[in-house]
Amino acid sequence: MNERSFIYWGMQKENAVARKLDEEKRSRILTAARDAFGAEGFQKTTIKGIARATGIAQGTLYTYFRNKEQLFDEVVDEIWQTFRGGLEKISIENAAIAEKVAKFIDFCFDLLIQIHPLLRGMYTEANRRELLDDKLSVICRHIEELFTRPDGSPIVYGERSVETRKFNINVMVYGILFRISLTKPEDLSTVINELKNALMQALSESVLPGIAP
Amino acid sequence: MNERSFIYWGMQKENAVARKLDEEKRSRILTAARDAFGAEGFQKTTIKGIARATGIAQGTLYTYFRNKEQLFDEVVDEIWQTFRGGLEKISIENAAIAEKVAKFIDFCFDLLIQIHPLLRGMYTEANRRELLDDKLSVICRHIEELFTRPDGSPIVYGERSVETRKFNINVMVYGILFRISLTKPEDLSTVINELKNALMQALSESVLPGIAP
Amino acid sequence: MNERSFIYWGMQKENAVARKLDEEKRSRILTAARDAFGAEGFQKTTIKGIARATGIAQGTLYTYFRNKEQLFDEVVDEIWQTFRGGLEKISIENAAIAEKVAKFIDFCFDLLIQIHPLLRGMYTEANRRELLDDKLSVICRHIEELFTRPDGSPIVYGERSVETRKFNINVMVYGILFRISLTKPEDLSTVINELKNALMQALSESVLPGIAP
Amino acid sequence: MNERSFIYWGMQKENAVARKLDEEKRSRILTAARDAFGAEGFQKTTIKGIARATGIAQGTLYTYFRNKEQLFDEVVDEIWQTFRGGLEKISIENAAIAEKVAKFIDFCFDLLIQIHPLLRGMYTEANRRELLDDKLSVICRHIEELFTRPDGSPIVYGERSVETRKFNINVMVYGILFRISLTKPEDLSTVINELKNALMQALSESVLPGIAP
DNA sequence: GATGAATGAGACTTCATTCAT
DNA sequence: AATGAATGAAGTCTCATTCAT
Repeated sequence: MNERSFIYWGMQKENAVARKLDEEKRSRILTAARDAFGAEGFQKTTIKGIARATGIAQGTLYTYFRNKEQLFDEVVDEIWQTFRGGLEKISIENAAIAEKVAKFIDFCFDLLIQIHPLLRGMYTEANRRELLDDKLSVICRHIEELFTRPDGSPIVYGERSVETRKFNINVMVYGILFRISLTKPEDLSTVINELKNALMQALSESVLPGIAP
Repeated sequence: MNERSFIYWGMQKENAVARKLDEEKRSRILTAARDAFGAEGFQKTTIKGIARATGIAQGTLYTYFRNKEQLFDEVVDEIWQTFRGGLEKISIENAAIAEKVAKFIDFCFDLLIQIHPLLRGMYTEANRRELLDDKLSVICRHIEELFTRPDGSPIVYGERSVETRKFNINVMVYGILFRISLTKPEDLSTVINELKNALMQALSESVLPGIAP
Repeated sequence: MNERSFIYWGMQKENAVARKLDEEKRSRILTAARDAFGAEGFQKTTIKGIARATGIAQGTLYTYFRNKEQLFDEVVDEIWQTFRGGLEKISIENAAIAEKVAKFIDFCFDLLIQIHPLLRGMYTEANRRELLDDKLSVICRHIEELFTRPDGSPIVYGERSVETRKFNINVMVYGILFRISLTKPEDLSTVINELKNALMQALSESVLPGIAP
Repeated sequence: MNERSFIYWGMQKENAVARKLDEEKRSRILTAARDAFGAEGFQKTTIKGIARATGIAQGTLYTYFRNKEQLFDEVVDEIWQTFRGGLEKISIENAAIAEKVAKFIDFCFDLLIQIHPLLRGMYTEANRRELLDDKLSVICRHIEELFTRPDGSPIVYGERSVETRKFNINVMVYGILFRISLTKPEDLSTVINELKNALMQALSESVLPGIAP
């Protein structure tokens, strides 16, 4: 008795025999959607195109997602969950600030490679733009926390004002993302590496001397 | 005399100013297009909408622009010319670096208020994205020049490496633009002011002490 | 023993009552279909909706009915059989004309409450419209018979011509049905009562003085 | 100078030169729509079908009508206006009741020949059903007025109660319409004639002896 | 040159029916 | 026999572009 038959057996109580909603298919749709939305934006992306890329019928898409909008939102949400999860894990670690920041940067840039096309997709529609802005604010706040002691004092030395510190973080996050989202696919890994190195270097030259490798 | 000839005759009276009328109409279209593309992005903007906003017939639009894409490109180009013009003027001025930077920032933020919606429009389409990236690179290079002496040495003190300096400028430009392009119209002037102040403060706290008012 | 054989084995226990279960399921589908077709008409009614209302899977529906059209026809037929049965019973009763007519009216209006929504469903489709017309003709003929002696002479006094009598019955039947089929669900019982009372009164004022309560 | 050129000339003030919305085309669409809605009901009727029947492109239909619903409503409205107009004219005539009723009947049956298919169309959708019911109520009230003196007393003798009189009119109107709406096109003129004669006869046998020819 | 009605391709979505399980 | 996911044809509507006037 293999795993599949076990699944069917486990379901028999409620559902005698039938084909089940295929989690793998759902996932395939999400991936295709992520690519498509990223490549063309929300408007230009067609359901037909996603369906073709996934290898399923157009109609089937609507078994898994209510409509194009929901599909988009799910794509965004999936990524966001991933991000939040990783962030959480790093945050609660008990390590030196330099190490945590380094890990955080690693994690973010790795994720960026996966999601980068979607940034564009989120950008296209007014209502989704707000969504994106919200998420980015959350990220910025997380980073601020990373650099702040429980008592509110900044962890890293540096005589800059709170406003300037916030501004720097903000501009950094938005700037890197924008830069990446504008990058052509073929240049992506180069640009991401350059940015990452430059960021590390910049940090080590100013607030976090210990971070450079 | 049939009705056609009557019409033609009626136009001959205005022939003298025809060229001028045309330019004015072209300009009106460009303005309406800039607003529309900015407000809704390239896809969602309709030719019909632009025509209505301009008070010109749909068909007439095609007398002045080959198609929707070209109209968009012209809109971008017009803004770019304005920007380049202003930049040039500031560059060749013979003034202290702090003053020039302050002027430059003023000029840019003023322009941003006008063009900000268009950033989104440029972002939407893959081919226009590259356009945007190109322009932004040019801007960054200009700023770098602003901070560099003819002999290549940096004007402002600061022990940071060249790479870090470039990176900082890059991130600053992209970050501010992205931040603004994500801002809702009703928050725009507030956000722009905040960003501008924060930028001045940050500069005065690091490389350009004299810039703060 | 694979999963299929398990299932088959599981069903053998119920084999004895299988036929009965089937009939009951069929009947449940018919009821749900009657409601649905009535509420929304043939086109707007969906197989999925009927299935959901019945608690039976969509696919199963096709075990009992060839397709949507046949399902509709069966619904109509079921009602028609009920109607014919009741009519028959009243016809062969040996009672005064006034009493029989009163009973007939009671029976019809009671039935109308159940089936009224379906009238619309029958109306929607060209091919079913003829069906409806046929049935209504039959009803009219039955009523004519109710008022006619075996020798062909009219039971109730009244000097009207045969044509006028037929016309009156026709118009009465079609008129009442149309009126009811146009009534909103929430007004239904009120309207049905009003119509019934008015009909009784009208009859008692003209051809059947004895019928009024 | 023919009529067309006059029209163009008359328009020149506002609209230089251009194709105008074609009233004749609009009318053709309405006619095709009336037939289609009547033949198949609202749901089954397709925009594509109407377009094809009219010989124009599908998209053009949307230049003249906002959507399918509005097209339907306009069809109904056009007929209703015709009806109201004719009714009004007969109402204000100063003639004997028998003559007016005869005229009214002539007018209605003539109109029915034109509109009969639409009755079905109105019937299909819940929201349009109410529309239909409303209009029919109005018609009934008009007929009641036709048979009533300004002081409220009934014009025609007949000892029936007010309720019965109202009921009779109601049933008559609804009944005749329903009967006709169920009639196949090929039988239409026969059935309409039969109904008209039967109605005249019935009236002459009861309340309006003078009406029969 | 100007106009805007006409066009038709194509987008999203629904749904009766099929069929693997 | 039962299930419900899968299918794809078809429906409504939008919109960039054309072209008769």
